[in-house]
Amino acid sequence: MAETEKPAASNFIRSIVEADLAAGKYAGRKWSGKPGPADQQKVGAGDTAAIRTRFPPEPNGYLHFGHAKSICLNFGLALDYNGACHLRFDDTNPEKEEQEYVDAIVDAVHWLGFEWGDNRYFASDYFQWMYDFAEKLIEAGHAYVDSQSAEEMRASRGTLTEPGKNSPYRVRTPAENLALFRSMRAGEFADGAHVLRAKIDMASGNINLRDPAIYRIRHATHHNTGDTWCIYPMYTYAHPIEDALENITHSICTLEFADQRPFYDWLLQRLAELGCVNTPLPQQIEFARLNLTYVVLSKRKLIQLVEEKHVAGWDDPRLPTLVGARRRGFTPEGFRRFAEMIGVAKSDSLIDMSVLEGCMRDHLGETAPRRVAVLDPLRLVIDNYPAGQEEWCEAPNHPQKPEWGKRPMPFSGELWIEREDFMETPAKGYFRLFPGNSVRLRYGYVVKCIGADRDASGNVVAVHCEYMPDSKSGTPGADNYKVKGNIHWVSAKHAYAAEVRLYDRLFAVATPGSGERDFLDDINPQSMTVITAQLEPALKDAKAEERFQFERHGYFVADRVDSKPGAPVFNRTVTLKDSWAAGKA
RNA sequence: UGGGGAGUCGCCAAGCUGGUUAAGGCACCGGAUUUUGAUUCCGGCAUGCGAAGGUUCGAAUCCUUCCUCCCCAGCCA
Repeated sequence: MAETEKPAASNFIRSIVEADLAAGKYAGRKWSGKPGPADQQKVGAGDTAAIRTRFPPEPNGYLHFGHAKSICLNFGLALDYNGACHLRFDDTNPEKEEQEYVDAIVDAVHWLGFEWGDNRYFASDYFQWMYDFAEKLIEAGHAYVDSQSAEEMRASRGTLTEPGKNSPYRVRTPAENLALFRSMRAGEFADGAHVLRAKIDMASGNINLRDPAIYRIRHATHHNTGDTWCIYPMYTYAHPIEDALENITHSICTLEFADQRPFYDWLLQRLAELGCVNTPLPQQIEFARLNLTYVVLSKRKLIQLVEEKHVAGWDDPRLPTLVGARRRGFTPEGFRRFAEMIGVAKSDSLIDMSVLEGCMRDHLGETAPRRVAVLDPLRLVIDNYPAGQEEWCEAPNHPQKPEWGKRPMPFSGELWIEREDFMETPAKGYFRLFPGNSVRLRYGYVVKCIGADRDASGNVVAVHCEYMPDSKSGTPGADNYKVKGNIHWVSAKHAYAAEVRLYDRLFAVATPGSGERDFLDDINPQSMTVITAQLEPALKDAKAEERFQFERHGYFVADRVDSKPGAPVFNRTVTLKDSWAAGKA
């Protein structure tokens, strides 16, 4: 459908990809069908993927909204340019990574709607190649074993404005280095005794080029490789190699890695010279990470919120994790819309949470069936309705989609209406129920308010109305009644009383923890309100994770954890836009 | 004070090999439709591109100087 296809938003990464494609930069490169070094790739067939990108999470935490941007970017590029996107677990640090997280990451990326086919990889599967390459680097004089302590290394690294000093061990011969490195690998040393360093330039203005450490000794059990290794490669060294082994063309990461790029290129060029990796080499491209108001997106802070029990767990609907969003009722389509809307660039930006919420509203508005729910019930009595009488009203499932049909709703002389739909003394511009005013009970009758009952302390406990028997929606002449107000209701006798969680933003301020404040002090004490609402009976059969619009309120989802068959509980995903409330504020 | 990145409408963001009335989206403000104060629909919304100079017939785009913000000194990623 070329005519309905919107041109993809332009951004600098797409420009690079398009230029590379036009120049044939990656044309003709070989691919054996799986990751591997140069000798394996060069006997493979031509790579059928025009480009290869990758999403490379470290399995040490749950994915959050920031990852969603990266996932949409990387998988989206592969989809749009006839390429492939790999899901790769960057598990080079055995002390932090766990299987629990890899499972959760797989689920989250799938949930967002992306597929990687056979391209699911682990950095740890490449440990042997990385080791072999390290020996090659040592033999070529590009790396050496340093036996300084961590403190000594830090002291000799220099500062931002002063150059570093060469390590006394920098002059070791390739043969000495190789022997030491093999002893490291053989487990002959304690953690921290030695480290393998790239030999570049201790005086570089870029601190990442001052002989970065590329291998450290860690006697630790790895979630994937167990105890087969006691030395592990650093991200700096491992990541470029992972990209090269996987034939990645565009290695997209966030801005803070830009300083790392010279090393990325240096390493891969050395390795290409030594015949280790396939060419052409991948290129690293950086973009600005997502910043969102009213949430925190740092792993450290998210862990703290969970561990200190400020939220109920990683899937708490208030958390900006993908599992949390799913429970909250956010949709994958909404996230993809959001990613498209905010674009990709290199300037730091701060996106307002309302933009994400708006994307969810848009998608839910199109796809969620309508239902009726009274969240703050007030009894309404129709004085002139025949005692004991019941009847059915018909309500459309979607106002713009008649093909979705209608559902019956029971009507009777005693209803629940929303407390805020009645005012004894109406505010200016208020056109709902107040003494003497008429409104339409949505999909039912027009009623006129004739008074209200109060309890001993003066609270309104019931509203009294008279109904117009010839005003029923859908019957001839119903439209003769012109009323401005239109309120929702549920028959008291037939209603399903359910637990509903009204979620609001987790933080009360736009940028939690800014300045000198502790971000925990900015937590919104009203981020969750649990109520018992009166729902139309049809809602009793809602399945876990079914989403609805509760008319005039917002979008709600049957909680996927706490709902029981025949007894769903609902989470509020996001409210409807409310220009009346907004005007009053 | 070293190295890297960025500053275009309230929020994002095109444009940046000089020549257009400075795209588009979101938000916002009007107005129309509406049995959701929702949706939808129409219309409005930067004499201005961090600042100041300069080059040019012509500059957001080129040059100079300056200002502001972000990242880097883990044997984390």
